[in-house]
Amino acid sequence: MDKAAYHHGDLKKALIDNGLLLLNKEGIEGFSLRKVASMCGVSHTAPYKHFKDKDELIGEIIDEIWNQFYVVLRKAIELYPEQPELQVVEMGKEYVNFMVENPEYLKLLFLSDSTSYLVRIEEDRLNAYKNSAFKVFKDTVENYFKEIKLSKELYMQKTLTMWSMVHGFAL
Amino acid sequence: MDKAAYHHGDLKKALIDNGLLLLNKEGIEGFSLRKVASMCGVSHTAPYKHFKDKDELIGEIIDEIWNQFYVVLRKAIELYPEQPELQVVEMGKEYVNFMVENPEYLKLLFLSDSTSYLVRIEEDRLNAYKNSAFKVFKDTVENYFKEIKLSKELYMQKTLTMWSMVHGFAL
DNA sequence: AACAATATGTTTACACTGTCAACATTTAAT
DNA sequence: ATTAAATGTTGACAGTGTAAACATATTGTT
Repeated sequence: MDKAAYHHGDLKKALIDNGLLLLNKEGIEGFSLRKVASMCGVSHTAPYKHFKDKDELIGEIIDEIWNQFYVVLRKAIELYPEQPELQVVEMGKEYVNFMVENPEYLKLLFLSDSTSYLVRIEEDRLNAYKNSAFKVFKDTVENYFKEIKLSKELYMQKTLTMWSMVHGFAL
Repeated sequence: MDKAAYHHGDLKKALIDNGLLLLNKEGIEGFSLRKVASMCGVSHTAPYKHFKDKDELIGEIIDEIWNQFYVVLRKAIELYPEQPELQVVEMGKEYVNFMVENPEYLKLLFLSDSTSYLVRIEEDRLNAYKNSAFKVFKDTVENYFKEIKLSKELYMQKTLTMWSMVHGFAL
């Protein structure tokens, strides 16, 4: 197979990378397929050989953002191994930080459900990302609760509460 | 003055009303000045006599939504006069309800800061709306805390926490 | 009542957008 | 080497926001 290196090199990847740049620079309001194509030095319809439509490209760009978000959360945890309390604090900080530094991302990530105009990312894939990010959060918080000996049946409830709280603050 | 009843009747109001309808029916992705103008039975540039651009119209539509949101919160409070605890619960329910029933609204209200592409509502006016909605929330929660004899210096902190939490849940 | 100023609405035009169809060319498969 | 598939280009179309020039209705002033 080896999808890379045809005419362009790897246009699909180039479109995602430049799309991310454009999204960062102009926000979604300034985002256009034609601009991204131009940034890649190809004609304005070239993207259609790699993406069904504009939404599909944006969907894959959002995948990329989810990955970066996940990495940030993991990094916070690995910074304080075996110290659940510090992990929780650090993760909250990084979470808010990530959202404050990338306000465009916030909009994309948390408004990208199936009814959103922003994207029609497949539900399964989206949920996988949400879950993996949420899981990092949940595991860490649960771990902390365990350390401070919180009753088990309150784990999930408190975890969800904290997630909502931190997210609310970030917003 | 009496801005009403020129050629059309009151085009400005008609644009806002029909704009709200269109927003509800097609979401912001389907929203266009030309459609709204057509719904009002006027030419596609007529709106420019009442609004500087598309964003300004959307801004005023958002004003309308903020009003409705405010009304919902007040209603919850007036349902249980002198019963702070029930007020808090009811308000939380109505808050989440409002957002769940009007997912389009959620996007519009809480992403409409000055950097958003959705709207460039004047900061002051926007803050006034946010504050009045938040104030209803805050007063009620504080009132509840007072009843349960929570120390005063924790009012603001806990109130903000609850706001974030409820909002996080709604999202 | 007559006229000027202003508010409101229309027509036309332009650049930009997403997307489709037809065509061209490069790479892979046989 | 020939065919099939993958990739890219050109050209077209309808829909968009918005500006300019024009037309008409309403209001204000004398």
